[in-house]
Amino acid sequence: MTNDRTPRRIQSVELAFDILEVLRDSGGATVTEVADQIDRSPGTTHTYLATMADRGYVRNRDGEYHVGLFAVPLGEYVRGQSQLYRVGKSEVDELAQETGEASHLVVESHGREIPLYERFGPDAVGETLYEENKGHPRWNLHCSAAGKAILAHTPPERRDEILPNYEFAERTPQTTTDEASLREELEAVRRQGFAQNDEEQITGLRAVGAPIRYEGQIRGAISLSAPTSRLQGQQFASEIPERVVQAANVVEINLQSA
Amino acid sequence: MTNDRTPRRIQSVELAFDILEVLRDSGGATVTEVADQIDRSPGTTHTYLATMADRGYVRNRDGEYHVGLFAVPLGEYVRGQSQLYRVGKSEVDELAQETGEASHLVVESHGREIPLYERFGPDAVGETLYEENKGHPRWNLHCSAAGKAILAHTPPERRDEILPNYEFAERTPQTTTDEASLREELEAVRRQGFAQNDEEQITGLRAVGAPIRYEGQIRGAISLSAPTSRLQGQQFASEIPERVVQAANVVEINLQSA
DNA sequence: AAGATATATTTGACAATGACAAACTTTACA
DNA sequence: TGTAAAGTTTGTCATTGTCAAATATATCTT
Repeated sequence: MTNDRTPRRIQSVELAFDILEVLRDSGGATVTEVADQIDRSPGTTHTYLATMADRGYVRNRDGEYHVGLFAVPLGEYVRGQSQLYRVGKSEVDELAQETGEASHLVVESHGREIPLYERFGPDAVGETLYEENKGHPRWNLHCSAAGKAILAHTPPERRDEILPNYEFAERTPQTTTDEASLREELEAVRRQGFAQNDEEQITGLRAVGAPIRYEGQIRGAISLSAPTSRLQGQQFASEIPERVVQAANVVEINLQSA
Repeated sequence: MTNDRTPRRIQSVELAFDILEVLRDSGGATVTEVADQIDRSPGTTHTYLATMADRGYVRNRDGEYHVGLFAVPLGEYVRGQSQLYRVGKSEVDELAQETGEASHLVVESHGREIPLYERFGPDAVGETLYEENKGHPRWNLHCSAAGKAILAHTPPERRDEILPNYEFAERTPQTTTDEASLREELEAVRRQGFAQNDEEQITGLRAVGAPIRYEGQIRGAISLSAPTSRLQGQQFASEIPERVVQAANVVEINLQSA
């Protein structure tokens, strides 16, 4: 045995998820393309793909393999199990309706940002922008308003585990690209009670996020994003933040009565 | 080697998905409970659970293992990839808004019913009823309006593959529980152009479903469900069916221009 | 609070099984 | 129609998933 990690893991299962993530991140790939990515022979790769295709978690659409439809109800099930989703959904809907913009409910898992629910109001832009990145849980928390709101209220020990592993990819010229300045920003987020995202993820898009806390723990964040042209001055500095914080507070109260 | 099936499959990966489905169907389980279900030792089971937990596809919440949050964006990604979802979503929304009831967009995979999108109108009931079954792709197609609409327009050879494997579980006293009568019903569905579900899945709930076809192939179905008390007489016999068929036709047209 | 019991987790050791290479098949292209 | 490329299957061997048992942790009992 070469790679005897401890605690032990099932390597084939890790490989299976590697493959699913390759299929997701590439938007579909051929056997050889996947084989290249995961560094296995085409024969082996084929056996994995066939196994998951049998189960409906992978699908072969004229020669290209994709993540299969069985992933949809599985994800939907997990979302439905989430208390935060159940009590937070209506606030996101309301925020989107009221402002006409896009609102998100976000949680953190394994140091990544998981969008639990999103609603696009009548004037919302960027639906397609989100679409293309959707399902990409490799998203870091440092370049979104909701992510920063979560990170700011994450216990220091855990934050120290998460941040050093970050890539700090420069998604736009405004993205914070070093740990030190992010930590300063997070300090400001804690003082203010909300986080801002000023075109740090997508140029032309600003956002405001507020933390959702319950029993002393950070549980997620709610955010509102809009084009920079519609989110300026006092709007961006205080009016919308106040509204988003209020929405987050309602969710916190809902959590208590649930 | 004992079980040398051909074509070959990765048994550990099959087991991993067995475990995920046990976690889903049980709504969370302990190591020993899972071990019992999958017929492995607790030690082995634990290694699988730990492997998937590392990856975020399984989660340990105070001693009970659950499907993990990474399933959410994965499912969301697959849904977003679906052409049918992208062009069908707005019709489902409209139908739900207009009638006040619940509307669904459904596809078939591996002989199971996959709910791609659902929208509950202001008067809709049964949200929780659906909730508890959500994410359960073991659903058969024989006891829902959308499922019957799909099955009716599935090529005969494929239908002959699917139906013999059915359990025909009697979910309510009205469920069709034998293949012969289902085949007759499907014949009627083809004549009428739409399918009905008269309390066959949930007592007190009726539904109407219409097939979505494109390039001679069945692609899915759209359905509307409402309490029996609000779906009676001409409403159930023709008015709502006409409306649902019209919605399905719009989706068919959208598919062409997409 | 301590002992007892059940459950979860880790580890040594071996047989099962996943991996490769190569054969074979199918598909794409010239 | 021939050739190349990609997909799929299979024989074989070394890797690794599996069990049993040991250890650790949690839960229950008196």
